[in-house]
Amino acid sequence: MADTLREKKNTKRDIFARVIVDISAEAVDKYFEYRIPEELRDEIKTGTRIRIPFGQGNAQRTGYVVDITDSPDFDREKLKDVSSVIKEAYSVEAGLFELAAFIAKEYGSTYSQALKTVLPVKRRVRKNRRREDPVKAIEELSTVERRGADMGEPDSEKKKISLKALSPNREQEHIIGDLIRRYEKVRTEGKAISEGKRPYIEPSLIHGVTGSGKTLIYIKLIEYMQSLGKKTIVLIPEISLTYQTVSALSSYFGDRISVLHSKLSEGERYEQYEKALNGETDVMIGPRSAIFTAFKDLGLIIIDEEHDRAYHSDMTPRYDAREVARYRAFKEGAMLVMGSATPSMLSYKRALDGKYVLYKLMERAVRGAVLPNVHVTDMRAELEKGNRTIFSDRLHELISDRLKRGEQTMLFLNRRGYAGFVSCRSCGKVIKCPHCDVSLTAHNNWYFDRRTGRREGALLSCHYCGYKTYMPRVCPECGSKYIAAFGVGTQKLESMTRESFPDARILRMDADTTSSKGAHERILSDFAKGKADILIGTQMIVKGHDFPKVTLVGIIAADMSLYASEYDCAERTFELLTQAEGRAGRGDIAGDVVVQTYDPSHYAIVNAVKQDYESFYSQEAEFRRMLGYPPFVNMLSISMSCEDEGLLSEAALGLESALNGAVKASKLPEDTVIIGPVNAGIYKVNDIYRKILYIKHPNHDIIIRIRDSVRTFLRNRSGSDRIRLQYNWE
DNA sequence: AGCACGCCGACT
DNA sequence: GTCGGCGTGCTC
Repeated sequence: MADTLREKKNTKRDIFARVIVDISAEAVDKYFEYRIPEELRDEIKTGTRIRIPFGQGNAQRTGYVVDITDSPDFDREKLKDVSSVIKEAYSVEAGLFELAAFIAKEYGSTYSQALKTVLPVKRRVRKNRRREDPVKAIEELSTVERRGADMGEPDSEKKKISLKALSPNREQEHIIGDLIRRYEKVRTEGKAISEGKRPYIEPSLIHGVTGSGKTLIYIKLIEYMQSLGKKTIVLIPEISLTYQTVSALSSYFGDRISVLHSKLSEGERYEQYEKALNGETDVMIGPRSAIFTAFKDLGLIIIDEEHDRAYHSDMTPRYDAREVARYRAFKEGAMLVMGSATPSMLSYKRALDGKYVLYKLMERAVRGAVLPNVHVTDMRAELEKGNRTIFSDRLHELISDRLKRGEQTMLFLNRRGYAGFVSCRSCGKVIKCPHCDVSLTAHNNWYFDRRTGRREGALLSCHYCGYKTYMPRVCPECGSKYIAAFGVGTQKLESMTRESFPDARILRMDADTTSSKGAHERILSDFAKGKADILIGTQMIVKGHDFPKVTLVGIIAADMSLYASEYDCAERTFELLTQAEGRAGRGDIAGDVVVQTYDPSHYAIVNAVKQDYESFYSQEAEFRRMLGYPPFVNMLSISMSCEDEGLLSEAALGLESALNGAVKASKLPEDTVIIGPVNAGIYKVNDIYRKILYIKHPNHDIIIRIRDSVRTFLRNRSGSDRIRLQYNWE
């Protein structure tokens, strides 16, 4: 009797953990309950990582404790015991679990996948490894710029002092003041309101031209947060490409700032997270994953270069760090400040709709900075007057001028390789990759042909799967020998530039010349040191580097990206051109920019040349509204991929008719629009085919509901398990 | 993701 | 008769 009583008492006092098992399968994407044994009670909290017996064989699995309860939903008798606690892992803030839940729901992943993206990978730093100061590492990364400093830039010590001494101008002062006022207001209101009701401060968007001094605003806001004992997360697109921002902030905040960058090992990365958790730093700066920093008292999130596509994750769950930031700022009552010279269509629309507070920063704050002169050259007209080279007369003339004056030039072309494609003049055949749905690119790599004993010129390569083959001597289709490479890539541009300017020293930077470790930094540093007169490159040269001696930027084919099939290609082109233009004229010498185009009247080009963001926005907005594209509709793409083309096609059509059938039968709202399936822009990559289906609906949550039912529609179809699904908000 | 159960075909 | 194929369903 006494025994039963004690047993009863014990059962009553038992506590239980709700656990997400670390398996990424939908079937187990829910919590499982386990009894927490007496001896583990003190160690297990929400966020603890534990080992649990799972399944028939009681295989030991890792799990995440998402909740602790004394009244389990499941039959108490059937509950197993937690085996052990994973000691090295720290317990995560509950806030991060909320973020994981948000990500799972918003981006259609399993809870376990979302947890994996949110939680830092735990790994001890190897003890014998020399512990590197992260700020120092960044400074090493930025030696490129530092070496550029030989040419008149202040050195780091002077820079520090000059930053300290820097005081905001009127525009900056106004924005800082207004942001702080709004934050204070919300805070005092929040204190007055009863608990549970969270104060809300609208996100802010600073539209500031390049060089208008957004960084100083960031610094002042971070300082303000420090004075309240609150923490800041600064998101930047890609650490190696924005070390201006990083080094400015690191030299200002010293050891109160943590930097996450690509050179850190997982252990070092973890160390930064730990420092944040323990309150040893006030600021965390890093790429999109830095949004998951476990600060306990977050006051501010800054997103620099807000328009940058790197904020979109390319792995499942395909989260958008800006949206995660918005959610986190909302949940934690933090201030969210985004800045860009070319805000994304989405953010600018939200600003115009009053969801974000818009600030404009139009003066150039950097002393001596002069706007570049932008020249547009119509390449059709050049051809008509008999100029068959790749350089317009104006660009040619300006390059010669810079060479004479010993100033530097950057030439930008958005296509690597030697030539765009290889085709037969006789039958028109274009040589394609056997594994991908793209034409092969000619590369001017010399190789020795054993069979003929000759040195040959070109290798053809696929930029998607890496497939390589020799340039055929005759057309594989018709046997004609009139087979040749067409179009211009950076390699060909380089050789053409050498021909036109035989005395110029030329560097080329693209995926081909930067594949080896450190090559990226080496090229930039050589250019900064003045070892070359002309830098030729793809996208990677336009982002964020300041070379004071560059006074000419040539955009060889401005409209190339306009021919892309994505609905947002005009936006991409506008961004790219605006950024490329920003590379000239940041020193005290007035720069020139030459934009070469076949379509000089296209609004993306016209407005990029005028540096007129508003005008571009309104024209692009009109186009998107008319055709029903984001941000004017909610659109989710469902990408389906499979090696078996027939199976994929069948499944895609099946899903489409199931969804449309459901709309007709009123199981889905009648204003749901299903588009497709269409072949993906590149239909086949690495022998895997990809088709896309689009769902449009005015209501975001309805799209999520539809997305969650996709698997139901796809089930009972033989082979449907071989179809990979991926969801993406457009 | 694993693992067991289970219901039809080929074989020592 | 039995071994084994992998479709279906469950795991606290």
